[in-house]
Parts: sequence; structure tokens; C-alpha cells
Amino acid sequence: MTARPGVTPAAVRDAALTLFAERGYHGTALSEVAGLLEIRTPSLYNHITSKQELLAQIVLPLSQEVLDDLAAATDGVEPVAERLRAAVRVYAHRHAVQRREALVLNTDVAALDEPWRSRVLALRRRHERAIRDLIVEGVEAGVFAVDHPALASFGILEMCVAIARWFSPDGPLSPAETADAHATFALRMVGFRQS
Amino acid sequence: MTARPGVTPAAVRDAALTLFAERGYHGTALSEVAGLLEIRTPSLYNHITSKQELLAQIVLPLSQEVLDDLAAATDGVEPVAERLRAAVRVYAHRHAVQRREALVLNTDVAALDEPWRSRVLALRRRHERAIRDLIVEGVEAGVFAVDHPALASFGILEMCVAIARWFSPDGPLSPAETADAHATFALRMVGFRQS
DNA sequence: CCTACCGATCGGTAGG
DNA sequence: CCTACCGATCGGTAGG
Repeated sequence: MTARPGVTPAAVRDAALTLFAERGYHGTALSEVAGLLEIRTPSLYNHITSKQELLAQIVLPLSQEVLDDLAAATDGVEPVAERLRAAVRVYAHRHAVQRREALVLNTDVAALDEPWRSRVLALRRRHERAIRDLIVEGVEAGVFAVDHPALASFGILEMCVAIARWFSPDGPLSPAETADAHATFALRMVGFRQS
Repeated sequence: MTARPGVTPAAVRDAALTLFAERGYHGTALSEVAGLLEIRTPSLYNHITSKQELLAQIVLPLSQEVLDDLAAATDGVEPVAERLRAAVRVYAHRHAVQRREALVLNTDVAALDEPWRSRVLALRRRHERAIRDLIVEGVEAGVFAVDHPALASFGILEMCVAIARWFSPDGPLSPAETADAHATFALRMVGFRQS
């Protein structure tokens, strides 16, 4: 009893997010999560069912949102170069804005138990595949020139993921400017030439 | 006594490298490292002094080698575009060839105690700075065109780091081909135009 | 190289 | 929300 008003499942996830992003899942003790919320460890279990499910609840919705983002940003956009630009922009932007989430998603998938891990990896593969298909489409249309579309999609996605590692809201660039710069990098990487 | 001939400090580091790369430092128990070598946990201490020092001995030499690689590959190379190409090629190549090492270096720096962590981060910053300086030099020489050299260097380096995550020696591309492809990506990203 | 064992800490439960 | 407590496991030491 005597539940604290500020302590909710969402608040627990937020505290865990901060610590997982800093030290990793295995490097974070639930006692530290509790400490951040100024409660005792067992009280966490009023809001979560296990440490694993806490990680899953952070990482799974996010994986789905990345795919939703992609569809929303690219649906109906033409030509294919603008579709790739939009796809990279929205992905890069998310990594500048949700840095903790992105770090946990990319560092701690390995710590996630089955069947969650397989779900996350499947969603990620679908995203990568969608980007690769855009590149292949551009090559076939004659507007891109890439020897290895898979390498290009890996490279593009990973440089976006990296944004979460170095971006600072106090830095000189806004998330939107950072996203635009990465979209430009992506179009250059795939050899885009105005037709 | 009764030391096993195959079990040496280097063999312990190699076993730890495999497990750290798969599950991370905090996700790996020394009992698992011992298990891989088919010895008991306390026997490890004939070859190591602590788990932390084991991580440090993996990660510190590697950080230094990355800088040595860079110097060896770029010294005296002209013009600046070829110097950047050589720098990216050697960095990418290492991430295809030493995947475990690269994964541990990039995932588990956070798990490294001071003063080692600061040493590793300082070496990494020097490497990034050297790449960035190459980009700036190319821009000033009029052969590159980039709005944000720092973003370009981050993007280039991180897409190389990512190679360690997806490269397979059984895949269609050799380390050298992969390295060449990434060098091409890098030159495209910085807007290289033949003069 | 081993067995035996240490204190500390982990995630989680009981019970209120 | 708490205190009290659980078994398991951690990194590491003693001593041979």
C-alpha cells in the first residue's frame, strides 16, 4: 500500500531506459532502477512482472514503431530517390530524438530472451529489407548506381543508429538538420544522380 | 599444478573474446570462459588477475592497433582522397577480419573500469579526429564537398564498425571487397569529385 | 590444475 | 508501498 503517485509502469520503464542505455541490461541491477525512483526493489514488482519483460516492453513497441514510421513517411512518395530520402530522414530523426531507446534496442537485443528476441530481429530485418528494396528499385530505374545494395543499406542504417551514440540536444545541429544531413549522405552513397 | 598445455593467457583471452562478443562483458560469467577451456573457474586465475583486466587486455591493445593501422596505411599517400580511401579501407578491413574484437571494443567500453575506459575513449577520439581532419583537408583543397565534416566522419566510421555485426566469412564478399566498397561509400559521402 | 569456500549481490517471493 | 528473506550465482581467495 501507500503507492507513490509518480511511480507508474511507464515511470519504471523510463527509469530502466535511462540505466539500460547507460550500462546495458546486464550491467543494470533492478535495485538501481528502484533507487532512481526512490523506492525499494520489491516495490518494482507492483509495476512489472520481471526484468526480462521490462526490457521486452521497451524494445518491442519501438521496433514496431520504426516500421510504422517508415510506412507513414514513404507511402505514395515519388520518385524513388525522394522515398529513400524520406525513409532515411525519419529513421535518423528517431535516433536523434529517442537516443536512449535506440541504444537499448541496438545494444541489448542480445540480452532479450526468446521469443522476444526473434520478434525484434524479424522486425529489424523487414526494415532493412525495405530500405534495400528502395535501393534496388533506384538502381533498376537508373537513378542509383551501387555495386552491393545490401552493403549500402547496412551502411546507411548503421550510420543512423550511430546518431544515438553521439548526438547531443545541446550540440550545434538540430535533430532535423542531422536527419537531413544523413539523408544526403545516403543519396550520395547510392550514387544518386539527378536525371 | 598439472597445467594443461593448451591453456595459456592468450587462450583465455581468446575464449573470453568469443563469449564477450556474443553476450557482452556483463552477460558473460567467468565460469563460462572456464567451461570453454574445459577447466574450473579458479584455474583461470593462473592466467589472469581479474575479469576487468581480462577485458582491458583485449580492448586496449586493439585500440592502439587501430591508430597504428591508420598511420601505416596513410603515411605519404597523396592526394587526400587516396589517403581517405586508404584510411577507410584499413579500418573496414579490420572490422571484417576481427569481428569479435571489434564487437567487444564497441559494445563493452562502457563496462570497462577507469582508467582504462578513458584511455580507450581517448584513442578512439584521436582516430575519429584524424579521419575528420582528412575530410576537412579535402574540403579545403576543393576535392570534397561536405556541410558537416564531423557528421561525415562519424557516419563513415560507424558504418565500418557495423561490418563486425553482419559480415560473414562464408558470405559472397571477401574482407577486401567489403573494405573497398566502404571506401567507395566514404568517398561518395564526402562528395568527392575527380578534379 | 583442483576442491572447498568466501562475502556480496542478483532477481524475485512472502506476507502484510 | 514496505521488511524480511529465498536460492542461485557472481568474482575471487585459500591452500595444496
